[in-house]
Formats: sequence, structure tokens, C-alpha cells
Amino acid sequence: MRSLSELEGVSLGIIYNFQPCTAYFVRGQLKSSPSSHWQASAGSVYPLVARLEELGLLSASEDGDKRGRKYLTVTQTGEQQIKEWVLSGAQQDLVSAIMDPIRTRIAFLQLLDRSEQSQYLNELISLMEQFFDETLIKLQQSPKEQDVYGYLVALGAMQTSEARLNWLYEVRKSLVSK
Amino acid sequence: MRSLSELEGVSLGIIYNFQPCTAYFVRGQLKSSPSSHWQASAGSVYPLVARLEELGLLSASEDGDKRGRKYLTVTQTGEQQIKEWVLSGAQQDLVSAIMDPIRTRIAFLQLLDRSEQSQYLNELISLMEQFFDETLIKLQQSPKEQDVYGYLVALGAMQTSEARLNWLYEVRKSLVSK
DNA sequence: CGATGCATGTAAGCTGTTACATGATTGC
DNA sequence: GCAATCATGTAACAGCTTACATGCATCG
Repeated sequence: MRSLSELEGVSLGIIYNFQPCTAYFVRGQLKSSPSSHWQASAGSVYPLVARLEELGLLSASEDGDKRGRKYLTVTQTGEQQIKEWVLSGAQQDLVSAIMDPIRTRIAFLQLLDRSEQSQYLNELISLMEQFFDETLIKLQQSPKEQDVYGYLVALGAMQTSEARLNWLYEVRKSLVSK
Repeated sequence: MRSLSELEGVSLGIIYNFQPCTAYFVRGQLKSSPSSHWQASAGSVYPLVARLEELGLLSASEDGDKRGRKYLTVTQTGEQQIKEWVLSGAQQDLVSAIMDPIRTRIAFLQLLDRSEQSQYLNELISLMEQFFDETLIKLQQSPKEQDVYGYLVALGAMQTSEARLNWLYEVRKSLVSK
């Protein structure tokens, strides 16, 4: 059986953690996740659910309630597949591949003149500080004892964010004093 | 004019930094970039170059040399587009959206039993240490005076990597001692 | 003279996006 | 009663991947 894509993996995982739940709920979880990378549009999630159902990884309640809600649960095969997906993290490319759109752009900062550069960096730093504060608050709200895994994920998001922010300070320092 | 995708942005940027150069060279640069997220298969780069040429953002030497090489250069319009792409980094979603496949998987670690968890975490940490060492070496080889931007990118990759590794240590600590 | 690397490209297929369309329920 | 939110889905399209196909150049 083919391996799951990232979106398939997280989606199945979310369904597993909150089952029985709806596809709509999964979308909400994805949107509010610390890595807000997941846009999880309707056009991706519903076909995805249909796909996973056809593969026998999850089952849906027949034509839902009067409101049209279909409740999803993960099958045993599905559970096994999530495990394999989680374990597939232990590969060089997944460990190394951390893409940062800001870092990517810094490589081409020389295209801007000096004043544009410092203005841009100030904007970036301001936005990053905002985001960092948000992740800090989310972390403090995250109940450490109740859901260790959720807490650890929030902690990771916060620490990565902190590292990026500190790096941006260094970038500004070396480009301004240059 | 529509805005550039991430891959289009970096590719144009690379061509700008190294022009005149070939599409093949761009692929090589993408592969060796610190964010090795970019796979840059032939099937993506060549159509991309054709696309950007049609948009008038870059121009290619007519049917290349005997060896078939086509040299690419960025037009003035293209230069302006890179600038806009760089500046487009100052948006909340780009500042926040840092996706980490490892962090994503930790959210579902409870599916593994205790011994599987610690074995998995040890594997991850071992791989991360390897990758961190590599980024450190790359950073030390990166000539700080000659190419500040390249140095800063490498520095960012190293610091993010360091933060992730330290986070993984904390994850292991809290899950083992639990 | 054969393997490896340089260099170009195409075709099929999958996944995801945007935009649209529909209808029930809840709260003001 | 109307707006917002819950909830499902579809159609067109874009972008990227894998796999394939081709040919020249260089080095041992």
C-alpha cells in the first residue's frame, strides 16, 4: 500500500485523535494548527476523505444526520497506516527539509537598496514578534499535564519561532552596521 | 501581473545571482540549498523556465551552443518581479507558516507504545545531529566577508536546526521521564 | 570505449488551489 | 427574519513528481 502524503497523514491523525468527527472539523483543526501552513481548503479535504475511505483507512457514517453531518472513524488498517506515516519521519530529507520562506528571500536581499533593506527587515521583525507573542500565549494556555503531545508541539513551534526571530535580529545587525 | 510562486521566485533569484546560467545549473543550486526542500525535478524547472520566458521575465540564448546549452538572463521586468516577490515575504502567513514534518508527527506519537517512542526519538535525534553538524560545517565554509547574504542564510539554517535539535532533546526528556 | 555527468525536454498522473454552489442551524 | 457559521461537495485549473527519452562531453 502506498504511503500517505503529509496532508493525508495529519488529517488521518486528527480524525484518530478526535473520532468520531467530521471533515469540516478536520479543516478547522488544520487551520488553527501551530504550523498554519495547512490551508486545508474544501477542495482538498473532501476528496482526501473520499480517497482514504476508498482505501479502507477510515469509515464514514452513512449519509449522516438530518443536518448532513458525516462522522468519520479510523479503521484498524488506518491506524496502522498512521503509525507507518509517523515512523516515516526518520528519513534524512524529512529531518533536513525545513523550508523557511523568509530565509529563502534573504538570499536575494541585495536586489533592494540599503534603505529598502532596513525598512523591509523592520517590517519582518515586527510581524515575527507578533507571531512569536501569539505562540507564547498559545503555549501558556496549552495544558501541559493533560495533553503532553499537544504541549510539546506548541513548545516546538514557539522555540522555532524564537530562533527565527533572533536570527532576524542578527541579520538586521550585520546589514545595518555594514 | 500575477505574483511569483515560491519556486519561481527562488529560481529567478538564482538566475539573477549567477546569470548567465543554464536551467540545469539552477536545478543544481536548488538541490544543494540549505533548505533541501526543493527537489527541483526536470519536469518542474524546464516548464517553469519556459513560463517565465513567455512572461518576459527572463530571456534565453537562441538554441544554445553545440552542446545544447541555453543561457538564461533576467530581464528588467524580471528584476522588478523578484523584488516584489522578496518584499511579499512581509505577510503574516509567510512569517508564521513554518512547516516542520517532524513536529507534525510528534502530535501523533501516542499511537506508538513507550519503547517504540523512545527508539523513534533516538533515531530522529541521531539524524538531526548529523544534519546539524553538516549545516555547521557549511556555515564555517561560507565566506562571511565575500557573500554576506549567503552567510546569513547558512546561519539561519544552522540556528533553526539547532533549535529543532534542542527541542527534540526536551521531547525525549519529557516522554521518557513521564 | 564505456560509465558518469552535463544538459535538454516530454507525458501521465496526482494533489492541491480557487471559486462556486447548496442547504441547515444558531444567535441576535 | 437575517447574518454568520456549520457542513458538504464539485469543476476548472495550476503546479509538481515520477519516469522516460535523448544526446554530447569528459575521464579513466
